[in-house]
Amino acid sequence: MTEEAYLRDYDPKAFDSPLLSVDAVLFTYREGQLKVLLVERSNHPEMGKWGLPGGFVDLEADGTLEDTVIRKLQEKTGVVPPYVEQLSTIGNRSRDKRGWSVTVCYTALIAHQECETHIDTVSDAKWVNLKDLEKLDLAFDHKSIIAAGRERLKQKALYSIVPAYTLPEKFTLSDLQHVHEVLLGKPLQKKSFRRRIEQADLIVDTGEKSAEKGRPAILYRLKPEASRHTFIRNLEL
Amino acid sequence: MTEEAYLRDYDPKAFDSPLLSVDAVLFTYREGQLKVLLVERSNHPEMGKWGLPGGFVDLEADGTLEDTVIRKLQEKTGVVPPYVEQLSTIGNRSRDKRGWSVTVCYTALIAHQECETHIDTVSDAKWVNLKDLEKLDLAFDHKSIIAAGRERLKQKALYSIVPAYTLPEKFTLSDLQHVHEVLLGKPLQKKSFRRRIEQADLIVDTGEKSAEKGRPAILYRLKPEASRHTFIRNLEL
DNA sequence: CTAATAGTGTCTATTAGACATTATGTG
DNA sequence: CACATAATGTCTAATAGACACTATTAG
Repeated sequence: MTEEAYLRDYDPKAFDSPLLSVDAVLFTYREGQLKVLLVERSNHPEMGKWGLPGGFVDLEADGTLEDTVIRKLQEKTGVVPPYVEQLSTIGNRSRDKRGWSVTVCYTALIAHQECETHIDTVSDAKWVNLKDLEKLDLAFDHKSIIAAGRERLKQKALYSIVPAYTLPEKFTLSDLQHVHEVLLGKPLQKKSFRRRIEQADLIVDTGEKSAEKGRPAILYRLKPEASRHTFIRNLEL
Repeated sequence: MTEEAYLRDYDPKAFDSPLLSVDAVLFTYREGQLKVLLVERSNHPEMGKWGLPGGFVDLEADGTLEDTVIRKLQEKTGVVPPYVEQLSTIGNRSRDKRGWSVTVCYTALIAHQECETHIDTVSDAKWVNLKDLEKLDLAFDHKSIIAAGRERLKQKALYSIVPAYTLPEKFTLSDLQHVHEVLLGKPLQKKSFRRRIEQADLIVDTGEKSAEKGRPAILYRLKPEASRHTFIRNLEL
């Protein structure tokens, strides 16, 4: 048989295959707390429970898996997050009552203010502090996916500046240090933290200053290539 | 409708979904060269081309995605590799002529000698030097998946001892350093390399020695937890 | 002035890189 | 002995951590 004949007669439903979905762990930072976006499930299974934003690939609308996750996040937040990264893919027989199921999971980061207004208008999406997650009963294995996303972000805090994407476009070094400290669960030396970022040349002075209590702080902006930089030496745990 | 009723009537083929497969980039090291396992495709599409070992989830036989990839690797090599790690999941409309397709990719490492005999008996699987890959025309996007796996392994060489799994169970520090040097494409300082491994306490002296030309070298074995260790400081690029 | 927070100066202990030296095998 | 490779000793420049200090705003 030629390949042409094979493709002409190919039936994608001839073989049983796992259910395939996409899920996103969207983090943000506000007032000293890391938060994750949860949505209320409006359909079976696990209807009424809260879980991660996500869904199925739309074979017409989506060109890639990343298109799918971005489309889903935009539906819930109104905006496209500035940082999206694949986390891991989980597939097994037991995670979904419908049967063998695979989910391609992503971690995404966004500034709280970016999607504040949109989320405030809907009742089926909300930010939940990571600290408050333990009490909740989430759909499927979403709690462990969030834990994996949080662990990945913690690792990123050790060797990159990626956690900065949880902050507004213009941010202070103090805020950035606080995000890292929350992720790592320990205080960092101000001088060391600033030295490594300055040496890596990852941010630019916007010329503006924050207007808080005490001495105003310089507002910086990430350089476009900042997310790809990895420090030679990690912060210590 | 209750969840029970929903699940009873659930039809997994009601909606169009992408084709889902699993692929593995299996690396080994022999005589100064990194090699990757390729298999010849015996079915359409891309029949006759060489590509990565992989295939479809068997909903009956496989409990998890990792079961699938290990089953496929065992079919081709006769053994289960000591190191298997998820690489990334690639899904888009164009990578497979059959339509929207998703592949969950893994990186795996094994000692060349472990599967030498089995591979020598089959004609549809072979080791290919990474250096010789450029000339070949592989199936689907497998060449770029191999490049991603190689890049991941290079990163691991910078901050972990994971490349040791390309070596036999008992190996010398010189051999390990050579693997790292090939991955990084630059020579390393012997003293520095040994110091960091000794300090991290990742290997044990087997008491045996290698029998090559020159002074015999101590044969070491990896500690079980060695794959999880990350050095605080990376090797420099 | 004080309080509060931002930002800098500087000492020191640690350590990776460099490379010289010693050790242990074979013929 | 020479030769080859393994393994170690040791100097030095670089630097992260620690923390004291100075700077800049508000009131």
